[in-house]
Amino acid sequence: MPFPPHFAERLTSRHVKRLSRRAKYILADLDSGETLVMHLGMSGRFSVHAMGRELRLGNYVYEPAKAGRDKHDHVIIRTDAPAEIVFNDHRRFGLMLLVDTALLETHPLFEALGPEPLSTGFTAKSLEDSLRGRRTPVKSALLDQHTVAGLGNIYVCEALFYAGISPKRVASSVRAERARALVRAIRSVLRAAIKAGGSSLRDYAQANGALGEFQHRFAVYDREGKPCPRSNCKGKIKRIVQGGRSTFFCPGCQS
DNA sequence: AGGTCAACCTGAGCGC
DNA sequence: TGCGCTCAGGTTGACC
Repeated sequence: MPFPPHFAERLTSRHVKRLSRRAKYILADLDSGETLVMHLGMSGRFSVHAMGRELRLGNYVYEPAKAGRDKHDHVIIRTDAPAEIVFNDHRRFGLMLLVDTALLETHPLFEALGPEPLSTGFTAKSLEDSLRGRRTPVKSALLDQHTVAGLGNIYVCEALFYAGISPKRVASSVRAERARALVRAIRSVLRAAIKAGGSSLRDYAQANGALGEFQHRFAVYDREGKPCPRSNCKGKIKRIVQGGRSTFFCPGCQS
């Protein structure tokens, strides 16, 4: 991961005015007029460690870091909490950028992003509009951040299952009732996953080290050969590859 | 123009 | 024990 020029200097003594998120990017609005843009990629994680004894912030307790550094600790930010925020990313697909806050909306990473799935801007109509004329499979279209922002491979597979839509279906054929079902399914899968603290497969953990729980509730993801969770369906979960990514679905009840 | 695929990295897990 | 292969929560850019 290449870092911005003079990265440390541009962060030193800066205050974070606001922490937010757009699509899969974490945004720290700094008092310097720049925004620190962060992406975890596949394997990135942030962890917060107390500098002295344990640190309590709200409902969270942060333990001091263990002695020694992991070789994939790429960025260590010392705050006056006092705490260390460590960015660890063994595959180095993650990203950190500093962008002029006034130009953030028009930055190439953000200007063409689709709507936030939990916002009022994401509707059956907007989804139908953005899928119109697209000949790619609906699975690939949903992974495309320009269709809807923030969905990854797990949640696309899960949402298509709950909507009863085959991942192989041509995107443009998702209209009317199917588009409504898909919007509902995307929203409910994301809400459930957030409530469960996310999905911990290999790398993902929350900043205090806690693991997510949603991986125990996957209906189809990573369940190849297992029975379909729908009680009235006798199908078995199948794995196929689309656009180079694994897709899991039930051929019996997704069409 | 739009779709597909390799590339970017490291590590874990598997079969032999 | 070790080698070689496949796979992994993502995104971009080159190529048809």
